[in-house]
Amino acid sequence: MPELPEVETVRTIIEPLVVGRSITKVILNPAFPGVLEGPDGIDPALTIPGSRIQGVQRRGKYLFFALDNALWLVIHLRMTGRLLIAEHDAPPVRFEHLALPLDNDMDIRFGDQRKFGRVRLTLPEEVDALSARLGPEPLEANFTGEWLHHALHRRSGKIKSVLLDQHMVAGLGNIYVDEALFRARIHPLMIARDLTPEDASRLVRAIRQVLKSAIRNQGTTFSTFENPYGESGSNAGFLKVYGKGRQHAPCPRCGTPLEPLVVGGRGTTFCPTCQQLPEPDASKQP
DNA sequence: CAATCAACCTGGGTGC
DNA sequence: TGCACCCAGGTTGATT
Repeated sequence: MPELPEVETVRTIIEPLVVGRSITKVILNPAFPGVLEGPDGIDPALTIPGSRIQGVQRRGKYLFFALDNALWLVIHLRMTGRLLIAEHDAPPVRFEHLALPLDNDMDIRFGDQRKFGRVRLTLPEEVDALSARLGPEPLEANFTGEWLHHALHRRSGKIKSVLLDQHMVAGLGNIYVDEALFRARIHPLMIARDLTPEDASRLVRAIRQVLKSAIRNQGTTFSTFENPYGESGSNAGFLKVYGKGRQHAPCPRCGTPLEPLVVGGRGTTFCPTCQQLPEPDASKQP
């Protein structure tokens, strides 16, 4: 479940190891066909070799490798994808789909136990279109309480579902939405447009704090996340509510047993004391 | 346009 | 101990 902090952890580690290096080969594992995609008429396996990596950027949960042939390698880890660095002669990583040997002694390896992850050679205009479809970066300055309050104005869905929508905000997934709503004391079922400006402002601060601290801890390893060296992140031990609803663990703030809930088909945990739905406003009834 | 939901996958957990 | 079943969730696409 790599979300923004996990993808940023991968980016931070991998960028200095690959920038300036050329990709010499594309090695596909025939057991996992279809992981590598490209634009119509361009075979990525033929086009990638010889290209030099100029930089590695992150947008939401996507990684963008800028190549010197003006194309981009766009990688999404989805649920269980892993991007690892290994020496040329190191054995394949678990569920290895793709190896990209560099012009030193290292390879970039992509593995994914569940075949959801994707590596796509992408035209610049496709990258622009993809980025334009995503909401703002929650750690950048334009993501403010005022902006969020306005953006939620036309949304009649549940706040948790709206925050998971990458068109609204880029990079949040199930873990950090639950954590941020808990921190901001907002019920996951609250209707998005009913959030007050103060709610939106608290929520923005909570999202930022939750993401920043997860990045500091190199991400959350709940089941499969590993950084490019194959190491787990340490943020799982700092989660306040995610995954704790089913066993009714005590709320770390007030001690009330946490409650599990399904919202938009996603497992959800909240504190029934700290995160309450607002009273229905009688003045708005006909 | 927005909301909802099935589909894609498979390791790991649960219950019998 | 074995086995059938169910669950986890990021994104896409169909449907309402």
